[in-house]
Amino acid sequence: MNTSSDVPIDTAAPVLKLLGDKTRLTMAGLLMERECCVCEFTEIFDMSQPAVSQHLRKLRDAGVVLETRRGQWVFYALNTEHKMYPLVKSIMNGMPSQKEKLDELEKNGNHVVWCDTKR
Amino acid sequence: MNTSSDVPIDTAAPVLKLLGDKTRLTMAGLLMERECCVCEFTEIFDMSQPAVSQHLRKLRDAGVVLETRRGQWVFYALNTEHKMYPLVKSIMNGMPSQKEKLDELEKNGNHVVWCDTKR
DNA sequence: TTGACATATAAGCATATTCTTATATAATGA
DNA sequence: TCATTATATAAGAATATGCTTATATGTCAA
Repeated sequence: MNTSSDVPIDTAAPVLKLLGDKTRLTMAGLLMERECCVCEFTEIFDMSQPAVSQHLRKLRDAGVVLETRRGQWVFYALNTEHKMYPLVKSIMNGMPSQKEKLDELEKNGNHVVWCDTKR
Repeated sequence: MNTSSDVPIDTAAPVLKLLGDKTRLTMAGLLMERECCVCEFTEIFDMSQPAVSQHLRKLRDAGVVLETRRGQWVFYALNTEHKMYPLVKSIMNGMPSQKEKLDELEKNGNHVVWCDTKR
């Protein structure tokens, strides 16, 4: 049976492929907790900064995440308006929480909080 | 929060990658309806028989599907006992039904039914 | 304006993926 | 046993992927 919330195979497959990479799947898990700064990703993942950037770009190009610049930092968040968000969410709901990784960062004082002092 | 049904990122990512291919995602959709004979897949997909066989092998190697030989035919079914089955099911539940493709085959008399006349 | 920091892009390389064609294996039935 | 049908495996080619290093761009603050 089809329902109005169904999404074509052709649309879903590329999203699944994106999440089929361990790094990007973990990124999605982190973004389920809260939006994250690129610098947090580069802390967490054992790879070069460009590699992190390229993974984020793929997620962004697919519309799965949204990018926001705040000062010299760029934050990424899950795009909850995206047509594939329900799929992403249902997948991530079965995954272990990545909160500990973020707690670890914050414990080490690496949590970027941006305050617009010019406002 | 983690729950006992959570599955590690390392385990889930390869399954998502498998389903991230349009052909294999459609195969999974077909198998959500019923078990299928290899010959049905070769009818449905516009690719060579070896290509179909190779996709099925990947799904089988990952444990996502089970293979059963019946006479000269080989049938594949979703492995409902596999630890990743809940994930697979939750993904497929959001996908459009592939039942029409199977109905089409059966209408054309291409549905293989195996009866063990030697029994 | 300049230096430092954060991030993105470019280019190149190694490996993975997904086809194809050719061939091997397995089961059936004359 | 032999031909036929169903499926799997092997080998090779084209393309995709994911990393690296080098460099460019954007922002801030002195």
